[in-house]
Amino acid sequence: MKVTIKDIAKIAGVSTATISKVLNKKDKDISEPTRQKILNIAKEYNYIPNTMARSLVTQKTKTIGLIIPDITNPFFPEIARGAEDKASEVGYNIIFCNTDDNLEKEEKYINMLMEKMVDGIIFTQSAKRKEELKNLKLRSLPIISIDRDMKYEEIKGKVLVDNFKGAYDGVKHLLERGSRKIIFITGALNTNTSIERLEGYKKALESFEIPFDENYVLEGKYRSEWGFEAVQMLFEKNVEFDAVFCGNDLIALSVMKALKDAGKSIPKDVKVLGFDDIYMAKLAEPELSTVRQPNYKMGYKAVELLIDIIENPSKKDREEKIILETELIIRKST
Amino acid sequence: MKVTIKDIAKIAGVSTATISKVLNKKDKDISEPTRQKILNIAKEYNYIPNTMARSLVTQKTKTIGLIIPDITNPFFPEIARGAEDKASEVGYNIIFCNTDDNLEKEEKYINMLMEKMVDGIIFTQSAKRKEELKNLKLRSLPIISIDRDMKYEEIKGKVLVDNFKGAYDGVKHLLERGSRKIIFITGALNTNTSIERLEGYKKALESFEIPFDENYVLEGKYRSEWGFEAVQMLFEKNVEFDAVFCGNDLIALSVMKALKDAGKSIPKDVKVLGFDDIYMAKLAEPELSTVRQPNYKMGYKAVELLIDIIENPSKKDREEKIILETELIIRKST
DNA sequence: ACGTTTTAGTAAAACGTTTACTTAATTGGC
DNA sequence: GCCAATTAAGTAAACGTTTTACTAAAACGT
Repeated sequence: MKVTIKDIAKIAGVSTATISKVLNKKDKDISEPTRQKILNIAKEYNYIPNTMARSLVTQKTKTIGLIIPDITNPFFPEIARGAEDKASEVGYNIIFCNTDDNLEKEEKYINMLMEKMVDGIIFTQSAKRKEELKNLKLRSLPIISIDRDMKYEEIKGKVLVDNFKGAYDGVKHLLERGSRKIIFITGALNTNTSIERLEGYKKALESFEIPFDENYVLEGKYRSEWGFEAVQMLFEKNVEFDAVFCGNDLIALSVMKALKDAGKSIPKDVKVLGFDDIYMAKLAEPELSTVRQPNYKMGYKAVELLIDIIENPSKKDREEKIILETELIIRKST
Repeated sequence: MKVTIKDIAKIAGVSTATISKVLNKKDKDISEPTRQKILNIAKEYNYIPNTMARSLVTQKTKTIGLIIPDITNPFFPEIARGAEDKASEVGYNIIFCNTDDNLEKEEKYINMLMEKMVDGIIFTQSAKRKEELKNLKLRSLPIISIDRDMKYEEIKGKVLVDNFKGAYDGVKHLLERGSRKIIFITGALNTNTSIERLEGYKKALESFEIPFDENYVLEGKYRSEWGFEAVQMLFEKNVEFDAVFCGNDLIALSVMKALKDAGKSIPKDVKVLGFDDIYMAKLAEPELSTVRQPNYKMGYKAVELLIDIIENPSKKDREEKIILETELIIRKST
């Protein structure tokens, strides 16, 4: 038995316009008695506004889309949580979508979200995408890119992490602890993110006047299997090394396991440094030192920026590119 | 430049009704030429239907709410992913909400979701809730409870895990490997979930004619700190034991760490068995044996059931309580 | 008492669809 | 040729709000 604004109007003996004004606090020209009466009736009859109807006229849904590759990847839950927290703080909801880095799914979801008339989208785009998104000009929707840099014109804002500095700080820390032969086991070098980390690694070596050796860089995938394989390769090729800087914690965790299986002591024989600071990092044995990415904050800030754009579209002096700092977390593995 | 059904109608020289019929494939009484014409125009002008308008009349949003305590808890991403996969398979979207097991947030979100007119809700309710949800009768919404059992009348379906059998199988496995003094380190015993696991533990002992000793059951929280503390307590009290069955993997991981720190060899001196099979389990040292919960499947099945209820509300012979089996994963810690 | 402001509210259009009901045109049977 | 049946499409109400332009009544100043 749903009760509408019309029912309330009939009961209160006023027009629907009056109800609407009171309920939306646009009550400058409503007398206090009627205001109270309406409020009471609304409460008594458990009135729940119908957002569909409202959105149809206001053209705002107070809903935003969150498109990520995979919530199951431990990198993303914190982002999602930060995003949801900020959204619900200001009365927005989040529709979440997993693309598996698949371009077709990305476009399918963007279309779905457009049909649902979301007010904006937070988007971690696949590294595979080489061209602009199609269909995006149809309804102009603010899109914030997160984590991965994108250069397309549809993007209204970006929230990124200073990967260069993060990697630089991390590798510098290894150097300061005495390591000199530092392997870099990275995921695919097809994103700005990864490339910046590589640059940070190089820069740190440079600052210690250690020549860069490209045999020390192993490129694979951002998955734990790659950590095992990479260590395997190092042993097979008899590469000497005293530290490993990993592209992410998933790799680092399996690298540690592989090293321990091979009888190496961490950090005595080899130091291991990760990137991300996923929750398992502190449960590892030894606890993993890592470069923490401010994921929660990234999600939070992205939604903050997006909603600012949605609600103040004409504002001019906005920071459209937010770069967050990483934090070096020193535990027991370095 | 958004184009509506009216625009298409004008261009095609037919009524909006015709457009609607064609676009929704209710085209039994539409001639093939007009059908084609409309389809072409719609494509050419990049027509995107407005779901708000549609939902307003159909009273369906093709959106469902997912209410969980915290996506950051490693237990939930798989559920969320399973839910989202099934939903998008059949053209639904998911709005996700984190309650932190907070009763007020739960009700706030339920109201939000009602305003958004979601078609149904998947809900992992706080263990703290002792009374029915308020406000729920206003709009009658199908709700599926997941993971935790609930007995309230609003609940239209349940997807649960057979915790009793899971625990029973796990403990039986420990017994078969020769353990006789098996500690049970559990989280709070305030949910059916936990209680059933305790029952499974007891039953397994019974089947081996081992008397139940309540000093062997340590109740705390489902967090890793509790694992350390519990092991600490065991040592302080000089309790003899040869195996530990843990309420979840988070506890198991820290238990292993504490035992190793104390010089115990796993599984030789003490066997350790977890529950859940989180990602980290197979990266632990030694790899953790555990009772896997089918989380992805749980999310998937819950949405499947919910959508069935939404789309066939009068169907009678429906399985309203789905109980999924756990799977014993034997690795190196037992 | 009269015109002017202010106050408190209303009427109705608009948002973009879907759908039950009609209607007009065509076909076919005899 | 006429009526019934079929085919193809149109009409208009409905969904539940918000919002703009408008008005009636009250208050005010002189």
